[in-house]
Amino acid sequence: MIKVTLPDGAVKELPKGSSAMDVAKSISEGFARNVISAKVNDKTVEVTTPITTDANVTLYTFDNEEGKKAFWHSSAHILAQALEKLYPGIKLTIGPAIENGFYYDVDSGEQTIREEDFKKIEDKFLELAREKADFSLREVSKADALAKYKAEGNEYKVELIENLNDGEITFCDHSDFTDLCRGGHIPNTGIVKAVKIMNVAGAYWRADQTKNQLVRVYGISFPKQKMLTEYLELLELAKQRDHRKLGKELELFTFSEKVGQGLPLWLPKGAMLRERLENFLKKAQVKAGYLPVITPHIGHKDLYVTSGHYEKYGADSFQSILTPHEGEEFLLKPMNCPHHCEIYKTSPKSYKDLPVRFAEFGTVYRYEQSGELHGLTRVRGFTQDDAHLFCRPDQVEDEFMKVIDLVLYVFGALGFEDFTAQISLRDPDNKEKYIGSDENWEKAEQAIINTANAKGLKTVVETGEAAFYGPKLDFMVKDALGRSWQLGTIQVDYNLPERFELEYKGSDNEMHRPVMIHRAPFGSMERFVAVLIEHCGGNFPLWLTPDQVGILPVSEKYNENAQNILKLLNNYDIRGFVDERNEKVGRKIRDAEVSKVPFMLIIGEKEAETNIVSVRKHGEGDIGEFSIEEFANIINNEVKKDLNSNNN
RNA sequence: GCCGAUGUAGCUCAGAGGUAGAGCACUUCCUUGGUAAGGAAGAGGUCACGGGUUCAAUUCCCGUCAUUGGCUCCA
Repeated sequence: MIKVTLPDGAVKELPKGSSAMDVAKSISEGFARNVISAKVNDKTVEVTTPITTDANVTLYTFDNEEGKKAFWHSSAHILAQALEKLYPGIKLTIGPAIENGFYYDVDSGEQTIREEDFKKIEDKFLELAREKADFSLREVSKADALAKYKAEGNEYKVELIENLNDGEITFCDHSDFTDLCRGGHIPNTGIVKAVKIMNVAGAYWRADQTKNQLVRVYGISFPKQKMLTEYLELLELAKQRDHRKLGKELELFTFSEKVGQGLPLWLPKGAMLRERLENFLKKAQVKAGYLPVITPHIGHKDLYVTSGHYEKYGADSFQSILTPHEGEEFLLKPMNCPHHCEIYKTSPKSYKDLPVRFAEFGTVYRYEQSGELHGLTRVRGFTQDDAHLFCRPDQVEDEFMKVIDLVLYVFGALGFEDFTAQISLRDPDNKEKYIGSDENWEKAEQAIINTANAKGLKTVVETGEAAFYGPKLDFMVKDALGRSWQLGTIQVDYNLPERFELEYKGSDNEMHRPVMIHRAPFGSMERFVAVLIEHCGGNFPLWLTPDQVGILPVSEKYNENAQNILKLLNNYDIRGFVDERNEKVGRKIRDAEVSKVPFMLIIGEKEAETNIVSVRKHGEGDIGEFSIEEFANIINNEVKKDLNSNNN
C-alpha cells in the first residue's frame, strides 16, 4: 500500500501501483470522469502512470490551468495526426499548448495549408477524436528514437532528440500515431468534443529568422461543443472593442495610403482627447519638478553616432536627410534622449542642481518592418511622453521610486489595474549586443530590481529584453485580443552620460558623471490611446471623452434653446454638441447612444420654459430632471473624482 | 522582412468572364415630433494600382501598394 496526500491535506491509502486516475476514483466516480491530468510530487504525469511510493498527488480537470494545458497539448497530437493524414509527407516539429488553445508547426514541403482547408482539418480531427484512442507514454532509447526520425527524414525531430539524453526520451502513442513527447496527456482522444482551427501562419524553426519557415496551424478545443461556441462569441465581443474599429467609428484617427503606412492622422476628436491626456500628465509633471523642453524633429547624424543609436539601428532606420549644397547628413529623430543630453550640457551643473528633469512630448520616427505595423499600437511616427532625469548616483533609487509613483498615478487615473511590471535585463551570454561596462550594468539592474521590489509591483523578469544602453522596467498591458503591449517604461542608463561626457561638480570640487533615467508613463501616445480605447471599449472616462453631453431638441423649434444651454454648460467647462438635425428625438437618442455620448439632454417645450433639463445617461436611460447648475455639478464632480481618486 | 488571407460607394458588405448592387451615411423635399432608427426623391464607384491572357477582365494570371492573422524585430 502507498499513502497519497491530496492538496487539501487528505491522505488516501491505495494499493502500490495505483494511478492518479485510481486516486480520483477513490474520491468519486463522477469526479474521476472529469479528471484529465495529474501531477505526482509536482511532476506532470499521465493519469494512468502507476504510483509506486508515497506521494503528493494533484488532480486536474479542464477547469484548471494545468488541466487545460494537458487537454490542449493532447489536442495538438490529434491535430498532428490529422495533418499527417491529410498532407502525407509533411514533417512534424513541435506542438505545444498555449494560453488559448494550441498549435502545431509542420514543414509541409511543397504543400500549402490554406484557410479553406480548415473545415477539412476539423472534420478529420473530430473523426480521429471519436476513436477514443488511449494516450500512452513509453520510454525509448536515444538510438531508437533517432533511428525512427532519421528513417523518416525528419531533421527537426532528430535535432530535438540530439539535445536530449538517454533515459529522458519518451514517445506518446495513440491510435496509429506516435510522436516524440515528454508527456502530460489526457486519458483518451474521445474527451475532446469540439475543435476550431483558428488560423495558419508562418513561423521560423526555433524562432530563428535564419532558419526554415514552417507552417503553424493554430487551434482550440473543448470538452463540450457549448464551450467552443461561448469562446467564439467572446472573441467576437472582443473584436467589438478593437481600437481600429472604434477609432474609425468614433472618428478619433485614420490612416492614408498617400501619407504613408504607419503614420497616423489624428482627427479632431482624437486630437482633443490626446491633448487632454497630455495636459493631465503635464500638470502632474510640473508638480513633480519636471522642466519642459522642446527639441526639433531631426538631428545631425553625429548626434546619433555619439549616442550609439546610429551604430545599432542606423541601417534599419529612415535614411539620411541631406542638405542640398553642403551634403550634411541629418536623421529623423528616433529618440529624444540625445537632444536632452545636449540641453543638459548647455550650462555647468553642480551637485546641488541635481536631479534635473527634462520633459518633452517628443515625436519620433522609426522604420518598423512593414509586417509589424498594427493600428495605433505599432506605427512609424509617434509621440513619446518622454523625460530624462539626470541625477547623482545616490539619487537614482529615490528618483526611480518617484517615477514608479507617477506611472502608477497615471495608470490609476485611467483605470489600468491589470498590468505586469516587466524587468528587462541584459542577456549575459550576448554582452556584445550592449554598450557600457559590466559594473554599470550591474548597478543599473540592481537599482531596478530593488525599487520594483520595494514598491511591491507584480513583476516578471525577462533576460535579454534590455535596451542596448540599459535595463528597463516596462509596464505591460493586454489589448482586447489578449496581445501584450509595453506602455510605460523606466530605464536606468549609465552609458549615455558617458558617451556625451555629461558632468557635474560634486561637493568634493571634483567632476562627476550623472546617471540618467529615461521614463515615459504613457510610453507612446498612439499606443496608449489604442490600449485605452480597448480598455474602456470606447466609453472613455468623462474627463477625456470627446463630447460629454449631447443636447437633443425635441423639434427644430427648440434648437435655439439648446444652443443657449450649451453656452451655459460651456461656462461650467463642459463640452458637448447640439443635434440640430431634422429628426425625431428617438432617432437622436439612438445615434447619441451608438456614438457613446455619456449624457444626453432632451430639450422640448417644458425645458424651454423652465430652467430644467431632462437627463439621459448612456447605457442607463432617463435619470430624471435637473437644473442646469445641478447637472453641471454632476458632471464636474465625476470629472474631479476620476482625476483625484488616485492622487497622492 | 517572411508565411497566409483580404482590397467593390464615406462606412459595413453582397456580386459575377459580357461593362456593378444593398443597408447606413450624404443632398433635397415632406413631416415638427418627448426618451434607441418618421417618409419620399436624388446624388455618389477608373470595382486599390500596373501589366498579361481573352473578342471581352472589376472577375482569371503576374507584379506593386495597402490592410490583416501570425513569425521575426522593437532605441
